[in-house]
Amino acid sequence: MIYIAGMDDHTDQTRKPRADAVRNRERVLEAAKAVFNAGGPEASLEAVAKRAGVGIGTLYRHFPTREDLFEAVYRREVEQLSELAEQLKIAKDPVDALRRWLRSGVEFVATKKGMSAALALTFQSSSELAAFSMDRLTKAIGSLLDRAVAAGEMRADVSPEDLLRALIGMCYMHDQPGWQSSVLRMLDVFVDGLRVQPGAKAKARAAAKPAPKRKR
Amino acid sequence: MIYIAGMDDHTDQTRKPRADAVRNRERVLEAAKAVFNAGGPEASLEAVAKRAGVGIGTLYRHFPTREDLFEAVYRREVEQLSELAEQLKIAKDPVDALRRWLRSGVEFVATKKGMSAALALTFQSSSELAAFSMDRLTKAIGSLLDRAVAAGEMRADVSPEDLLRALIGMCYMHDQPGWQSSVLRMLDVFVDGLRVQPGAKAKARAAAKPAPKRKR
DNA sequence: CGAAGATACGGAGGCACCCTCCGCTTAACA
DNA sequence: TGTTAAGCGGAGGGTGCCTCCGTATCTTCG
Repeated sequence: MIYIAGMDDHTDQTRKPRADAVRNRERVLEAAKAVFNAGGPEASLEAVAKRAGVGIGTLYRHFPTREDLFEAVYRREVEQLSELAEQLKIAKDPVDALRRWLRSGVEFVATKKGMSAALALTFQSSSELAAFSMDRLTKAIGSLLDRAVAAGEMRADVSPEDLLRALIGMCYMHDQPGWQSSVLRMLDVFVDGLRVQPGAKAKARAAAKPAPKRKR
Repeated sequence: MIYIAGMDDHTDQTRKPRADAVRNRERVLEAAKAVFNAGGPEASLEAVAKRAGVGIGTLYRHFPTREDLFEAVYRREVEQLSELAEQLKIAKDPVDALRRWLRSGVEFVATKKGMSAALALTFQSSSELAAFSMDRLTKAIGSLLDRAVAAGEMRADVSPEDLLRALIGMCYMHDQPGWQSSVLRMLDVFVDGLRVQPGAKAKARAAAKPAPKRKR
C-alpha cells in the first residue's frame, strides 16, 4: 500500500500507511530535488535512490515513472510556496508581504536550474499539473493581493492572474546571465506601480508598464 | 574530415569534402527531424541512425552529442524559415506576404511537438543558439515588414522584434488544445491592426493592443 | 585511368542506466 | 506475541550510449 496525498483520512477500513513507507517517500522526494537540481532532468534515478538511502525498487514503487517523480517534487514545492503565502498573511505590511512572496517566487525559479527543463517536458504531457500549479499559485498570490487592496494600499484593478503571469513572464528569461537581479529590480518597480498613490492615474499606468513586456 | 557550415569555401589547401560525408550528414538531419518530432527529445539515436541508413558511428562522428544534433536540426529549420521570407519578398501583396510568413511560423511550432522540449533544454546550455535564431528570424520578419511599410500599407511604428515576440508569445501556449487555430485567428486580427487605416491613430492603437497580451 | 593516401563508414563491444520481479523483512492489527 | 498485509531491496535482463578501429570509399595527382 502506498501513501497517496488525499487519502490520509483512513477512516475507512484501510490500514494506516506504514511509517517506513511514508518516511521513504519523503526521503526520495528530498533526494530527487537535490539530484535533479544539480544534475538536470536526466540525472540517474539510481543516484536518487542511493542518495535517499533506499533501494531502486522502492523508488520505482513510489514513483513508477520518471515523470511521476518530477511531478511529485514540483507539486511539493508549489505547495510550499503556497504555504509561504499563508504565513505572510500575518505580516503587518501587506505590500511588503506581497513583495516578499514575489521574491520567493523568483528564488524558486532560480534554484531550479535543472528542474525547469524537466518541467517543460512534464507540463507538456500533463496539463493537469499546469492547471494545478496555476490554480494554487493564483490563490496564494490572490490572498496577499486582496489583503493589500483591502488595506487601501494597492490599486484594485489588477488580478492575481495578471500578477502571476507577470512574474512568470519576467522569469521566462532565466537563462540570461544576471537575470535574477534584473527581475528583482523590475519586481520592485512593478510593486511600486501597484501602490495606490496620491499621484494621478497617469503615474500608476506608467509604472505598471514593465509587466506587459515579454521575455525570451 | 567533416563538413562544417561556413567552411565550404575550400579555396585554401583543404580537400573538397567527401560526397558521401555530405550526403550522410543530410540524411541524418532529415531522419533526426522525423524521429525527434515523433518520439520526443529522448528518442533513441540508434533509431535515428537506422532511419538515416547509416551506422551509429557515422552519426556520432557528425554530431558528437545529442545536443549537437538538436542544434543542427533546429538551425536548419530556422534557416529554411528565413529563406521563405526571401521568397515571399517577390510576392505582389506585401501585407499578405507577411501574413503568410507568420502563419508558417505557427506551423513551424506546430510540427515541433517533440522538439520544443528539447529546445528548451538546448537553449539553456547554448544561448548562442538563441541569439542566432532570434537574429535570423528578426531579419526575416524585418525584410517583410519593411516592404509593407515602404509600400505604405502598414504603420511604421512596430519593430520586427515586437512582431517576433508577439508571434512567440502567442505560440507559447502551444500545448493547450486548439491553440493553433486560436493563434491563427489572433494573427489575422493582429495583422489587420497593423494596417495603415484611414481611421485615426486611436483605432490603430486599439487594434495593436492584442500584442501585449500574454498567453499560457 | 590507376595508385596512393586521406577520409569516412559501420557496427561490435563495454558500460551505464532502466525497470521488473520476487523472496525476505517489517510494521500494523488483534 | 502471532498473523499477515505491505513494503523493501537489489539481482538481472534489456536497451541505449558512445568509443574504437579494421575496412571501404572518395579525392587527388601523376
